[in-house]
Amino acid sequence: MKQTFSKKERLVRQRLITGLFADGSSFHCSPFRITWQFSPFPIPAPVQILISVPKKNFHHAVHRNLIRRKIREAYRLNKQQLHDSLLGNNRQLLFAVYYTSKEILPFEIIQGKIILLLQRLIEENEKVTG
RNA sequence: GCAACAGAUCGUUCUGUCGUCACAUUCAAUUGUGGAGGAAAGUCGGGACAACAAAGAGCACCAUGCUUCCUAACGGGAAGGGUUCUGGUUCAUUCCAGAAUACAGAAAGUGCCACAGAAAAGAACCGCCCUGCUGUGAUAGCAGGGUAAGGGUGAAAACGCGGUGUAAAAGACCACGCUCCUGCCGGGUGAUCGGUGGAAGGGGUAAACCUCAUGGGUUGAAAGACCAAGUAUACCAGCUGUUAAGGGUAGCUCGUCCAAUGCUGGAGGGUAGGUCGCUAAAGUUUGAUGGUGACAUCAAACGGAGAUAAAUGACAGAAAAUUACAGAAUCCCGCUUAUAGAUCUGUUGCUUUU
RNA sequence: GGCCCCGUAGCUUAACUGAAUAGAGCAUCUGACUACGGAUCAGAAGGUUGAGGGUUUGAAUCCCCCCGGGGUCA
Repeated sequence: MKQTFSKKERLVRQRLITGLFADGSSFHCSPFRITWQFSPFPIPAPVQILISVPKKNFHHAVHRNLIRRKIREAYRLNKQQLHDSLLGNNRQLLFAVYYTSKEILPFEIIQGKIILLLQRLIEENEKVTG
């Protein structure tokens, strides 16, 4: 079981990002808003993820860094099932995680919510397949 | 000893698992080493560095404003002087200590000074005094003049206090004192201090306009250099054409540069990408020397963040312990602001002992 | 990374060339009118002028420094 989070798994290309926010579908999962899309172009990893914490809610860079690191850590530890599901259908996914809460939540809660939303993405994948 | 306040210094460490950025290593997997701060923050000053087919001169504009020094430079810092305030002390702003200080010029000029008050800056409303006229037993009334001694005001009232003087008064004059301009002597590099003489009498406000002195070219790493891909038409050179308007040069004037359009040739903008700029620095620590000090010089040692949607995290354990303010983006020097806890220093209060 | 602007009653704003009770409209409350409500009329309350310091006799206004909000530059 791989728990790495290298640069290949991060959403970096500006063309893909603008395409994602223009055409992707989205849902809300308590402190997060998710925008996702099956990749129209081949990418080097099964999933590419973009994490965003708005400056409007957190003025200090330290707090933004802290939240982003917690989200990234939670995703890194729990991503394997989503990867397996996508590899099974030979499909690639782009998604953006947008933190909407105005408070800094502890790691356990963030991890629970991340697991929930990954389950939902797996369901979406299975639905399209089925 | 405890508590509160203020200032200064330090401002978590180690182990394991998983992961991350850079570099080295390897064909690769891997492995190894290193990886945020005292403020990285605010962007308030000052530089380094870079560009600008010249960035020049005058005015305007902006900033600064006791002196000497430090520094690459500064609106920063050090030492000193003046002024003000506080505390103690003394016959006495006398002396000492601490704190604050945008601290050049108000005798170059202009403006403003609400309410109150006669009057807020070329003061006669009341009062006081003199003269003339009218009138009375007397007080008085009117007209002309002198006068800042007195008048409930106000933040501030025309140098203070005492005397001389006068019809009544007045720095009108005198002694003492204050302030200001200035000559001389002495101390100090100087601000300025002490002494002595001359001339003068002044309301406040320059963080109102202003005057004087000094400084300032403009724009900022989104600066800028290079590489590959690549095409509208900016740009350059030559020729043709126009002849004085116009445009650039931060605002105005001078000065200076450019020159419609067309043709020929060269060649490039936007966009997305890569390399450099990019970290060795006016560097840090220790010691010696010089200096009251900021700091400077010399010697030795150290000198391992460098990303580009952007790296330090998560979990568990241990150290008494759950932990402050807070995250590099070209780099420095300051200033300002935020800071749990620990240590030190000072002030105040309480308690105990002598 | 750089630059610029703005904070006044619950809301929208005056007063920004210093002058003492910071003015107005909407909203709120009380009373009148009405059988009741609305509209209308009369009255009242509501401001540490974002915070702190300074200049001045006097600061919303001038100066310094923080806090908050907004805009702009590829």
